[in-house]
Order: sequence, then structure tokens, then C-alpha cells
Amino acid sequence: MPELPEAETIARTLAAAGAGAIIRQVRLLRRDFLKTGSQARLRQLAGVKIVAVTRRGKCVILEAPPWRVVLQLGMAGRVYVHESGRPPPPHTHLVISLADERQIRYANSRRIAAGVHLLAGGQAGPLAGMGLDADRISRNDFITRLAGRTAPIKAALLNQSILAGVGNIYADEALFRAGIRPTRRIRRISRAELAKLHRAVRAVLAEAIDAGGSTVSVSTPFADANGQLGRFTICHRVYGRYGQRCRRCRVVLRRTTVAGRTTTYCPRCQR
DNA sequence: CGTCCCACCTGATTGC
DNA sequence: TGCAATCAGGTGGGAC
Repeated sequence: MPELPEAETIARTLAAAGAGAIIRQVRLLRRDFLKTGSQARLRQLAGVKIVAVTRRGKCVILEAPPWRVVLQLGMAGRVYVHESGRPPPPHTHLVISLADERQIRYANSRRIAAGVHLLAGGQAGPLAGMGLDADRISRNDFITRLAGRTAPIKAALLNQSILAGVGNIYADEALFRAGIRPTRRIRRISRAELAKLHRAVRAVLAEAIDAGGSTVSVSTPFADANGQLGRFTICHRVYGRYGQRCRRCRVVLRRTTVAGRTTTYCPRCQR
């Protein structure tokens, strides 16, 4: 499940491989995967240069003036750079052929919350209403945006209009590091604890980006644009460790549901 | 507006 | 062993 560190990893490796490349042709293999824009507009990408690859929240963005191609990765989005010889693997929905015979391929085996948006100048598409990026938000903005809410803290961390980029893995990991139980209502959390959570969010995201993201056991394991697997998975302290012992206090980790998501926490370390 | 809940999709896991 | 039921999870839309 690509979250901010996985999207950032893809964007960085894609930028290293494809920034400056000229688009020769774009093929949409599954018509309903284009959520914004049209086939006609897609054809206009031919001859356009990809000047940069950036990221916003969990979205990877190909900057190809005057267009922006936004890749929403959803649950299982994978983006790879390939030589164009071999046929694309199953579930490949978009193929961007470059002038130098390489291809950028976007595959997604579960088409949930995923798609491609081809945006013109002023269009925001899925970027509209997105909160500040979680890896760079200031402590003040973090606290201000959460203050006064009644929802469980984890639900707010997952809410992309408050904070962009945190998903189930990093919400659980940050809350563990901050010692806060995911079910706690925000109004019952002190500013000092929110400040600690802010540090934990930034720290866990930075560490995960350094490790190239998390690869969890799903149908198509996460990898960067070159196929390198994420190395942060072994650093997880709670996510995916339900029933195992807390790395810090040895108590058995518990599982519950918050905002419809499986949530793992330590009943002793998180209050 | 804030909060909550469900549908969407399909591979992997669990249950019988 | 084999097949059916269940689970996982990000987003967006509707209900309240």
C-alpha cells in the first residue's frame, strides 16, 4: 500500500531515470483508468518533455509542461522503467513510451482508489483539497489542523485533507513512537503529546524514505522504478505484528479497528 | 463542516 | 485436496 515514502521513492527513482526524457507515445490499456482528461488529450503528450517527477501526498506527478500526469497509486500501484522489448506484465494500465525506447509502465492489480489524471494548467484533480505534506508540515500547522477535532487521532492522521501522505502503516508506526493509543480522541490529547506525534510522523517518514519504503506481502510487492524492494519493512514496530511481542516492552500487541482499518498497538507503551 | 460508513477490486489467506 | 468465504486497504460519496 503505497503511502508517502513509497510514492517519494518511486518519484525519486523515476526522476533519476526519466527526467529530461521526451514522450514518444502514451498508451492507455484500460480506458476507465483515466480519471481526468481524455484520450485526445493523452495523444497531445507526444513530443513533450518530462522535466521533473515530483510527489504530492501519495501521488506521483510527471511534470510535462503544459501538462501534469498524476498517478494515484491506491492500494497496489507500481511504476517501473523498462526497455520496451518485452510485453508489459498483467495489470499494466498505462505505458508511456520514451523517445529512447524505454517505457514508463504503471501497473495496478487492485484498481482501488487508483487511476491516472492528465491535468491541464490550472486543473488540480485529486490534488485539490489535499492537506500539507506530512513529511514537511511544521509543528504549528500540525497542531492547528488537528486542534478542536473530536475524531480518533488515527482517523485524523489518515484524513488526506488534514495531512497528506500518511496511510495505515505509518499512522500505526508514528502513534507507537509517540506513545499515543490510536483510538484516543484528539480533544483528549495534550499539545505536548501532539508535538511529540508531529516529531514521530516526520521521523518515521524520513527513515522510511531513506530505506526506500516498505514492502509488505501483497500480490505485487512494492518496489521502486528500478525494481528495488523497500527496506523499511523490518523496521516496523507494530504494523503487521499483531499477536507478536512489543519490541520495547515485550507485551503482546493488540489489534482493533479505527476508521475501518486494521490497527495494531501496544497496550502498555501507548496510552 | 466534521464525522462515520460503505462501495469499489482482486490476490492471498483462512475455513470447512 | 479443493473450493468458498473472508480479509486487506485508499478514496470518494452519501448520510447524519
